[in-house]
Parts: sequence; C-alpha cells; structure tokens
Amino acid sequence: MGKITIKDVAALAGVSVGTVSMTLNGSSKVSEKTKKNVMEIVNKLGYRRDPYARSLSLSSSRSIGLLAPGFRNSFFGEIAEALQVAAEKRNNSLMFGITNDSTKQEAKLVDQFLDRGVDGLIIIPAEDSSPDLSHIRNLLNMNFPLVFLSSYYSSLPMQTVMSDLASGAYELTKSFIGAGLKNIILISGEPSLIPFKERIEGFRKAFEDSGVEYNPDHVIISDGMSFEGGYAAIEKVYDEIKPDGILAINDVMAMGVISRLHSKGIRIPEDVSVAGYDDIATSSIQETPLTTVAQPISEMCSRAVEMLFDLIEGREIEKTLVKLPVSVKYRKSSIAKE
Amino acid sequence: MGKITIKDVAALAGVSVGTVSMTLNGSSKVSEKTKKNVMEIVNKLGYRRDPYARSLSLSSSRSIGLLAPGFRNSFFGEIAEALQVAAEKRNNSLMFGITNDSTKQEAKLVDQFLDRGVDGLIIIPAEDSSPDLSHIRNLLNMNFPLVFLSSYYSSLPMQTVMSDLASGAYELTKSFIGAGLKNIILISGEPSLIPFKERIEGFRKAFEDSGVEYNPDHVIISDGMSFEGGYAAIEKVYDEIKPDGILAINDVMAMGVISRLHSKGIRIPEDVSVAGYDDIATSSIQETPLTTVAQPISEMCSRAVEMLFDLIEGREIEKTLVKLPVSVKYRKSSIAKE
DNA sequence: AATTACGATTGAAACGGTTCAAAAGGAGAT
DNA sequence: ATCTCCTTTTGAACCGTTTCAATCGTAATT
Repeated sequence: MGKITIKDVAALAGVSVGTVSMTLNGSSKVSEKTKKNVMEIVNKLGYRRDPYARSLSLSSSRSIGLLAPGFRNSFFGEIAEALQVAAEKRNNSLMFGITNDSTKQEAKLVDQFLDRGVDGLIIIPAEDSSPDLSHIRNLLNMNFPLVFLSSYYSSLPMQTVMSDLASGAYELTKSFIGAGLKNIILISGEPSLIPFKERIEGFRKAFEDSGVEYNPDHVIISDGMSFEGGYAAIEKVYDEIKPDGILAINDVMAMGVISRLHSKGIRIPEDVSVAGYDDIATSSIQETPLTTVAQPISEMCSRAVEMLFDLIEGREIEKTLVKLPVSVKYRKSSIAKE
Repeated sequence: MGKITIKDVAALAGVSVGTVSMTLNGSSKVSEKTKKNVMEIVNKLGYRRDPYARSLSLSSSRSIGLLAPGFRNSFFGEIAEALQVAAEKRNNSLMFGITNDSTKQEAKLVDQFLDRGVDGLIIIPAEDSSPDLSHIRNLLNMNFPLVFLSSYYSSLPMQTVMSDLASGAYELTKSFIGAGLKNIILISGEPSLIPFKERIEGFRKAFEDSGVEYNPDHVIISDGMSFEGGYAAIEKVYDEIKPDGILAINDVMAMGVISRLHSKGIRIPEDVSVAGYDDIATSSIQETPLTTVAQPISEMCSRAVEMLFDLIEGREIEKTLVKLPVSVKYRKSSIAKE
C-alpha cells in the first residue's frame, strides 16, 4: 500500500484537494460541516501532510540551526536548552552542529545546514585564534538570517545577542581588589577574540578605577579554554607569581585551577580566592562552590531567537548589538563579597 | 531578482535541466565537457539546489532527530556531540528536542519531528515515573525507524543501544564491599524504570556474591536525579543510617551528595566513600575527583546511529538490544580500588 | 421569477527538483 | 552512403502540497 496523500483524503471525503488543504490549515472559508467531515477522514486514515511538499510550497522548513563549540561545557548545553524552548514557542525545530572551536568546521556545518534548508542560523562563534570567516561573509552577502550568540567575530558586522562580559569581569575584579587581594591574575585566551578582549578590558578598568597599578603581565594567555587549560596555567605561573586571587575565563577552567591548587595543598579561599565565569550548573554544587558571573542565558536565547525571526520575516532590527547585564555570584571559593 | 533555479542554470549553460540535475548528482552518463561547463555556470551563479524540492523528490531529508531529557547534565551533552559526529559521517544532520524527563513532552516533540520529516529518531527515554507511551506505540505501528539510546521503556519492544548498567553497579559495589565498607547505600530512582532497575540489580547481586547480607532499605528512592536529589537524599537518611559508602545513580547527584557531606564536615573518603555514575567531564576534575562508571559514549552513539540507518534503509537488524561494557574509574572520592 | 450577493468549493498552476524512456549524435564497420 | 551500436542529452512526468481566480449554490431582495 502506497503512501496516503491529500488526494486520498479528498477522494474519500468527496471534496477537492484544495478544500482538504484549507481545512488542515484552519482556513475560515471552509464550512464547519465540511471541516468536520474532512477531519474524520484524516483521522481515520491517519493522514499526515508530507513535510517536504509543504516546505516546497511554503518555502520554509520551520527549523533553525545552532552552531556551538560543543556541549561538554554545560554552559552551551544550557544555551541549547533555552534556545529549544524559545524556538518551540514559535513552533520551530532546532538543528545543531558542533564546531569544536574551529571556523573550518563551522564553515562545513554552515554548508550542510544550508543544504538542509534551515530558515536561519544562530552561531556561537568559535574561539579560533586564526579564524577563516569567508563562510560568514557569504551568508551576510546573501542576506541570510543569522545572529551571533554570546560573542561575535570582531572583523565582521554583528547581529549579536550577548551579555556584558566586560562588566562582569570588572565587578569581579573590583570585589577582589576591595577584599584586599594584592596579587590578582586573570587566565584568559587570545586577546584578539571578543570574549577575551572584553573580559581583559573589564579586568584592566577595575584596576584603573580603583587606583591600583595594573600589571599587564598578570593576564595569562592560556591556549585551551578547558579544564586542562586552567590546570596547565597554574602549573606554569603559580610558583613565579604566587597570586592570591585568580580569575578564570570560565567555570570549567576555574575547576581546573581549583583542582591543581588543591593538589598542591593550597587552601581556597584562605590562601587564594578563585572565581570563574558562566555559572554553569555544577558551579554552585561543587565541594567548594564557585564564585562566578551568571549570564542571563534564557533571556539571551529568547532575544536571539526574536532577533533571528525579525530577520527571517524581513523586519528591520533596531539594534545590532544587544548586551544584557550579568550578575556576580559570590560563593565560597573567594573571600570577596558585595 | 528572483531565486536562482535549475532552469536558470540550464538556460545559461545551454543544456536541459535533466543534464544539470545529473551533473550535480555526479551521474556518470554526463560527458566531462558538459559537466565542466555546467559547474562553471553553477559557480558563477552561486546556485544551490533547493533542499525542499530535493527532499520532495527523494523523500528523504537526510536528517534525524534526537530526543534527550536535557543538556544541563553534560552526560547528555557528550552524547549529543558523539551522535552528531556519527550522523555527520553519513552526511546527516541532527535535530534535537528536550523532554525534561516527561513522556508528555516527548510525545509532543515526536509529533513535531514527524512534521519536520526526520528520517529516523533516536530517543533517550524520559525517566518519567508514570509514562504515557502511546506515541511510541504509534511509531512502532507505523514502522518508523526508531532506536532507544542509553535505556528503553520496559513495557515496549526495544531497539536499544545502551551500556551494561547493572555490571557497572555490580563492580562498584563489590569494590566498596571489598574495601571493608560496612554500611553502603544506593541512591536511586523509581525502580520500575530500567536504568534504576538495572543498577539496583547490580547492587543487590554484589552483596549476594560477596556473601554479605543485602538490606533493601539501603536503596534510597529519591525523586530528582539532579544535584538537589542527591543533596536532599543525604539530608533525609544520613543521620539515621550513617553510611560509610554512598553510591549515587549519576555523577551530578554524587556531586550533590559530596557538597552536602562537605558542609556537614564529613570527610571524603576518610569518613565516607562516594561514587557516581556516567563519568561526565567534570567528574575527574573536581576538587575531590569522583569514583564513577564510564559509559562508552562514543561507541554507544555510533552503534545507535548504525542501527538507526539499518532501519531507515530497510535492512534487518540482528540484535534488538545491544549492551556495551562499562569501565569503573577509581578516583579519590572512595577508598575502593581494584 | 429574475436578479443579486456572498459564502463555499473547485481545479489548475506553481513550488524546484529527479528520473528515465525516448531521441539525438557520433564513431566505426560494411 | 548506409547501417549499427554506444554514449549523451532531452523533455516530460512526477513528488505532494498551497493558493487563488473562477465557478457553483443558496438565500435574500426586488
């Protein structure tokens, strides 16, 4: 037995395919009686409209794509969840791809997603120190609906929803200074990339505003933004600098820092205050709960989806860069409070 | 300027649309010269085939759906990554939906995904204590390609790839007993659900095989499988039972346990040995690295995708239940070793 | 009874590809 | 020059919807 099509339904219901289609789309021009009749047949046959034929007619797949560095860091997992919720409100589905922080892989996925017919794309930029962005330029040229989330590529026009990374770093640093810490370091990544640049800037400004001398050597550039990166950074600089305050660029990295300090027998926060960034789910539930900066994930995601649909549906967007406020969470890993 | 279609390409190249189509599909019946000519025009125009039209013709979207409880627990994030890799090898994309451990939500997403035309579905069953599974029955009736991952619904025929949960719990428990621990508890969920049932069974059997009396009251049924669940379970039973060994059903929960013990001033592992399950990324990098059971995520995922494509492409599948071996990771949160 | 008005229904074009039987073209043999 | 045989190419049918101008039916109006 072949596939059940709208024709079968129409034949059995004794109406035209147009009528069936309109019924299914809830058009008001079909009489109630006919609707009821048609729906009965639809249910009896277990008919479902063919999504491909539909998409072809409507030229929309009602699905959008998400490109993220990966989901091992649950920060991105939380973003994925929030995006899915926002997409579902608009009856859209989400496809996802993992870039592993490589713009090359990102380009490949963009291509794949275009071939799948997604209506728009949300991209969390890869933290790639030598990015090749031709694929993004392409998308912009063809005016493809695209919004960056959480960061953007500094060399390209942005349609971005992110949080105010600098201000989080600023407030955190100020509280560390205010708590009397004298030797604070920031473990960061390649300063040409926005997320690092912003945080470094917040860090610097906190010193400036506090009237304390800023030592650029206290910004440690680590290459991996992972646990291992944090671990290795401590390995490299601890004995030399003997910091009493350590700000890691994200929570996973901070966990690496804590783990290494712990194994060196250094007490947290008595000897060293540590803070992370992102407030991932596990940060608050660690043995030593982590002082960190919470990003407003769910609002970021709903704004991003909103902006994306503005683009998809051809509306003007008012602001191309939306920066939402963050909030610092003071926990036991630091003596700083506010 | 309208959309560029295959007709435009054909016209400019001076050939028929059939030829262009065959060229793009790499058919061997088109002469090299023509191919070259056509490709030139394609590139010049920046033509891309319309995915909707293609899907309609081919009746395949080259995309599959993943239904998972959520991505806050990075165990599922790691699964998503691994699945994406496996899907990409077959040039497929992945859509995802989040069930929040509710079969009702799962049903809704199944419906949505069918409407999107996914070719098949990978479902990580929701840990829902009163599941409504009619949507799954539907899928099975219509013979829709479907495989369960990580667990299955006990009341339904399974096409499942999972790990041998019981054996992990068994080995872990045995090592706890072997280390001389006398008062071991297991914090689990609703025993009617497969993942809990299996682990409880492994737990029980370890006592049996060790000739130590098994106390069913030492299986604590917690309602949330989250951090809070672990935290609350300790709150509830610690003072009464005073366990010296605690097995949590997953790592996140174990972190909740550790956090609560820590705040009570109880030392790990000196006073209490703790173990989790899953070996999520953060488990090894905690302040006190967690003894846990690693599931072979990447193999599970590639097997699941393999099985799914067997179903999609109409091949017979040999085994409906694949159980892969796990490996216990002994770390500092327990005195147990092997 | 004829006309009008309007809501309900029809039917065919359009969406943009793929596929394949049939036609065309070209080379080699007679 | 004609015939065969093979390789290329063509063109139309098809995939299953949506949409909308045109038509139909019915009831109200004159």
